[in-house]
Amino acid sequence: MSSQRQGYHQGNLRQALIEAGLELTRTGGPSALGLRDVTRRVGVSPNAAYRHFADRDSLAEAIAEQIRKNMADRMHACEADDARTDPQGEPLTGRVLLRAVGLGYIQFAINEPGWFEVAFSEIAPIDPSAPAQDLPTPLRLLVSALDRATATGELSADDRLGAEWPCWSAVHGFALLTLHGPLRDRPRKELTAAAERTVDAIITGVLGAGAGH
Amino acid sequence: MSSQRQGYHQGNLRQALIEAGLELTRTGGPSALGLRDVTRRVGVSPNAAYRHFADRDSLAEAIAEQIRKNMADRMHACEADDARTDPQGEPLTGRVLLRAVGLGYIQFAINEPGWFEVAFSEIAPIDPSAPAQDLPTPLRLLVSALDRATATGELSADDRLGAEWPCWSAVHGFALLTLHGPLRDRPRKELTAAAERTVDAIITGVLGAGAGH
DNA sequence: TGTACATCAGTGAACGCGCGTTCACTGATGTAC
DNA sequence: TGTACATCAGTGAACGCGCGTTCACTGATGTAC
Repeated sequence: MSSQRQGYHQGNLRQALIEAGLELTRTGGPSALGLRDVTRRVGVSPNAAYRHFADRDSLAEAIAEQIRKNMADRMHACEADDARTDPQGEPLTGRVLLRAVGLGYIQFAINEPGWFEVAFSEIAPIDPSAPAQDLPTPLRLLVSALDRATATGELSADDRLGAEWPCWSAVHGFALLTLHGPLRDRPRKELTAAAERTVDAIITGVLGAGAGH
Repeated sequence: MSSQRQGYHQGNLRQALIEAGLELTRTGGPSALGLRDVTRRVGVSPNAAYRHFADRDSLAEAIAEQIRKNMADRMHACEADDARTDPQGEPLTGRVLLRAVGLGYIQFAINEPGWFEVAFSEIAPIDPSAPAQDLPTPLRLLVSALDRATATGELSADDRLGAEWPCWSAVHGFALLTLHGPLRDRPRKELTAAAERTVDAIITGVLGAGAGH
């Protein structure tokens, strides 16, 4: 824009490609992530992408990473809302935090199905006890909610280990059932109710475990 | 075989194509479901498939349906095993049944990732209160386990409604996290432990709901 | 301030590939008389 | 038991398509002297 050069990016093509990928996947999901699609959208020849990405997969992964960041930001904003409606500045309980994170995850999936699918259709193996900056950002929120539950005594130190998996499983599964599963096309209200029930159930099950079996 | 006719099926080509699809998807997942792949495997020309299926999607759906049936059979067999180890011929509790169904679902996903993905990567909207024969077969097992829990008083009639979703969400999510998610490539033992915890947590949460929030 | 030249970010045309699908066909099967 | 004929299940060749990637290139940018 500033320099009137048409169809010629310099330096910012990388970012422009990522942004085009965001726009395309928002409505088109993972299958809209073709290298030709993305470059076409930017108005540049297909092979121009090879200046900035090794191949199609690198481009796709960069876009997925950006989506995960955006998702975590939105989830974090929801959490902040909850904090604001909290009676006084008291620290939130683990349960409240977990609820916010879980519902935020599901809401994002429902509001942005295309993005959600790109973000999580393929995701590298993870060790949740790794340093926070190495974790995909949405997972970081879950980890810190669970940590809070341990701090307040809602969750014992023993049960803390591996508590990520039941929580993540429930919300991830729910999200997928609503996206291309049996809950597709259900009225929003029904979905919200089912989502709340699912989130509450898994939190109760994880926090109130104790003897378990 | 019986009639020595080479490369020429009559009447049973439909079934042969479905079986070829099962073999291909077992290791290759949904992307192995090409119409040309399947016909190639049977040793027949690509368009021979059009005698038996309207298009590629019909063929794919027929194969997915067959997989779901096989899956339910296997899950049912696991359940029967549990019944055999039951102290005496007493009827199983809802909790025990739910556990068997949940773990069976996850086990199938881990043992047969390709099939699992085909079976559930795309699945039509469902009303779980529809007549049983209209439900995908794995869901039928869940429905009857929940019904048992209501019969034994483990689950109130009020809470019975929509109880399918939290349960299915948890096991479905767990399955996907192990297939192409962060739990990929973890040792079998760790997976089993995490699966049991997830299943137990969601059952506790669903059965012990009551006041809920 | 001006010129020469290396570097870099893009273009344009083409590659091979495999897909789902369509066309006109052929050869085997089953039925009527 | 034999012949004529409709039906049906397959073949073989070709269609258009869009993909990711590679090639040789060109024109703009920045630096040295």
